[in-house]
Amino acid sequence: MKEQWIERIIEQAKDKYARTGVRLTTKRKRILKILLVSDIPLSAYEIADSYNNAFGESIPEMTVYRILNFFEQEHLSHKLSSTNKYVPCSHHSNSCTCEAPQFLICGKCQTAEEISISKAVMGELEKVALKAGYSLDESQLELKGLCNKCIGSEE
Amino acid sequence: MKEQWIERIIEQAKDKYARTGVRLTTKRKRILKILLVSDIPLSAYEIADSYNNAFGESIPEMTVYRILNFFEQEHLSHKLSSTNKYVPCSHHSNSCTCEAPQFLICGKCQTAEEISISKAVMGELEKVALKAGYSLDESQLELKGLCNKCIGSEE
DNA sequence: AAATGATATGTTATAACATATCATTTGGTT
DNA sequence: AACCAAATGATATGTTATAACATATCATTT
Repeated sequence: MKEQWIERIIEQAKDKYARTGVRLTTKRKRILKILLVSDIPLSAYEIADSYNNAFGESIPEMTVYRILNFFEQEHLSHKLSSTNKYVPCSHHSNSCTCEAPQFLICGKCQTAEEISISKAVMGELEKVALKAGYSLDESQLELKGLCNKCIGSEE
Repeated sequence: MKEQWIERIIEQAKDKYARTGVRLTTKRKRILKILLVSDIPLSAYEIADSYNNAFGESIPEMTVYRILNFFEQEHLSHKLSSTNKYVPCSHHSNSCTCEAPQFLICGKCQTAEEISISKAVMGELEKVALKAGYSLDESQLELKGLCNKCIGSEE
C-alpha cells in the first residue's frame, strides 16, 4: 500500500542521514511525502499550498526552497528546469548518485517519469557532441511526449 | 565579415515576413542583431541592457519579451529553459521549422551551439521512451558539457 | 543544569523572470 | 486625410528564487 511504501522510503532516508548532524525533520518528511504522493511535479508554491492543506499549518516559501535544495543535495528530489517543478527521486536506494536524472514528461497530464537511458544511447549523444567540439558532462534530460494513458484518451 | 552576415540574415527575415502585416521593425532588427552578435545566450534583461548600451535608448522589458515571443513564433530565436536565456536560431533559411532545437551548452564559457542530432540517434531516444510507455514529441534538448576551448584552458 | 555549537527554520526584503491589460503611436492602405 | 491593423509604451501584477539576518531546536560538552 502506498502509505507503507512512503514510510519505507522515509525510513531509508532516515537511515541514510543517521550520519553527523543531518536531520530528517518533520517538515522535511512532510514535504518529501507531498512530493511522493503527488502524481505530477509540483512547483515550490504548490508544495507550500499542499503543506497548508494537508497539515493545516503554513510554511514559508523560503523554507520550501531550502528543503528542496537539501533534497537536491541528498538526491531525494530533482528539479525539472523545463517546467520549474520538482519531483521526488525515484531511486530509493543508497547507491543512487543521480548525477544525471532523465525524465519523460507527458505534455497532457504532466506526469514525469524518471528513466534510465542506457550507456549505449548516452554514448551516441556524446559522440554527436564530440563531433561538434563539446565533451558532455552528465546532462539532465527532459524529454517531452505523451504517456500511453493520454495517447489512448486523445479525441 | 560579421556585419554583412548579420545584414543578410536580417534581409532574409525581412523577405520571409513580407506577408500580411508582419513587420520587421527597427526594434526587432536591433534585438535580433544583439542576439546574433552575442557570443553567449542572453537573458531578457541582458538584452534590454545591451539595447540601451548599443543604441543609447532604453527599451521596456515588456517589449523585449514580446519581441522574443515573436521571434519564437517565427523561428528566429529559441529559449534555453535550463538557463532562462535566449539565442538566435542558427537556421537562417526559410525551410527551417525548428520544432525541436537541440543545444550543446558549455558549463564554463556559457556558449550554446545549436546542433542537429541525427534521426538515428533521436530514434534511439524514442525507443527508450516507448519502452517506458511514452511517445515522444519533438523535444528540445539541452546538453551540458565543456567546449573544446574550455577543455584546453582547464587548470 | 548551563553553555556551546551545529543544524534548521522564521522573517523580511529583494532579485530575477514573465505576463496581463489598456492606452498610444506608427506605418501602410484606401 | 482618414482609417485600420500592428507595434509599442506604460503600468500593474504574477511567478520563481535568493540574500541577509534573526531565532529556534537539538546534541554535546562542561
